[in-house]
Amino acid sequence: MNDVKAPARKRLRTETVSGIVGYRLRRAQMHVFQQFNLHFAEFDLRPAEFSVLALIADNPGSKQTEIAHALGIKRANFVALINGLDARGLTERRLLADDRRSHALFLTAQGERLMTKLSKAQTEFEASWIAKLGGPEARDQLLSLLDRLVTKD
Amino acid sequence: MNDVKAPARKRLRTETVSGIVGYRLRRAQMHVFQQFNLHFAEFDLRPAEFSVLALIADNPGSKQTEIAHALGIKRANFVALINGLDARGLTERRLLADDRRSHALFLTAQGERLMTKLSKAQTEFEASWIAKLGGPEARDQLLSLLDRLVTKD
DNA sequence: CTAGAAATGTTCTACTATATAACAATCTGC
DNA sequence: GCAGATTGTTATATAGTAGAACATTTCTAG
Repeated sequence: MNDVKAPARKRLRTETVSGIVGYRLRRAQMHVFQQFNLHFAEFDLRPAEFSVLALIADNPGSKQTEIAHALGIKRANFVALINGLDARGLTERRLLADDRRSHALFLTAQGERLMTKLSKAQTEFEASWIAKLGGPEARDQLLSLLDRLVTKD
Repeated sequence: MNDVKAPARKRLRTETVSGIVGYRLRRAQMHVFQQFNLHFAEFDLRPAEFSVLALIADNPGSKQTEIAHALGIKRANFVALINGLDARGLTERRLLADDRRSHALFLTAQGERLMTKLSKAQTEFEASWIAKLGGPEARDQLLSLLDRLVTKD
């Protein structure tokens, strides 16, 4: 009756990899991103695109290099990303008078409207993880531990 | 005297992305993997390759599909991975008498020797993260929280 | 026992993400 | 004014992931 689809595989010993912080981080991150893509399917938006929109919303007028740097993205790779958002009418580049090299980034009116919906969806999405973790304190605890991994020395 | 190399960028507001579990996981995982590549540079080994060797060491004779599945890798993508390890003389595929479709995976003698060194390096590497996290309890706490993210309901 | 279904390893293809190098235009400091 | 740095950009290379399809082999239901 059961195992109609499951290949009924042998259970492997995973004690070595399971004890590795990097491995566990990787698996968790992959899973959360997959769920993100499911949850945000209607918006056709990748995690990186969401983060760009959120960062521009919080910092209108920032330069491409600034946004890319804050997200840990090489500015060369950021170009295609912002081009895509521009082409969808969500963001726009304005030329600065005082520095004609750089582009100031802004959300368009459409981008602002989308961001409103995205924030709502994101709050729901985040709530599902908080529930899984066991409450807001557990979430804060996780973020705090993750922060220690990234902070230098 | 300072800021000889740093571009002295404006500090951006990151409150939105910073509150997102997936974003923080991603950043932490990227950082840990980068450090892994530095720490294991002498072995010319990527994280995925390490995990394959470790899983074969813990489960000699497993089939490709089993290892791939345990690691969350599609079996199609596992082929190039195991080919590389085979070509380096670290692993070998043996044909099974009772199922001529599947290949049983083993470490070679050379693979075993390398694994001994890798285990040592991994223990050091892991110790550095435990130190950053604030001790073994903090590490266990992190792994436990990560586990809750991945476990279904 | 045999025909259809499933599993296994494999190849191919496509897409995303990342990294580095190079370049033109522009700005800054001396 | 000039050397050097910054900005955005293009091009290129490399991983990692995903899906479809295929031949071979095994399993299973009737």
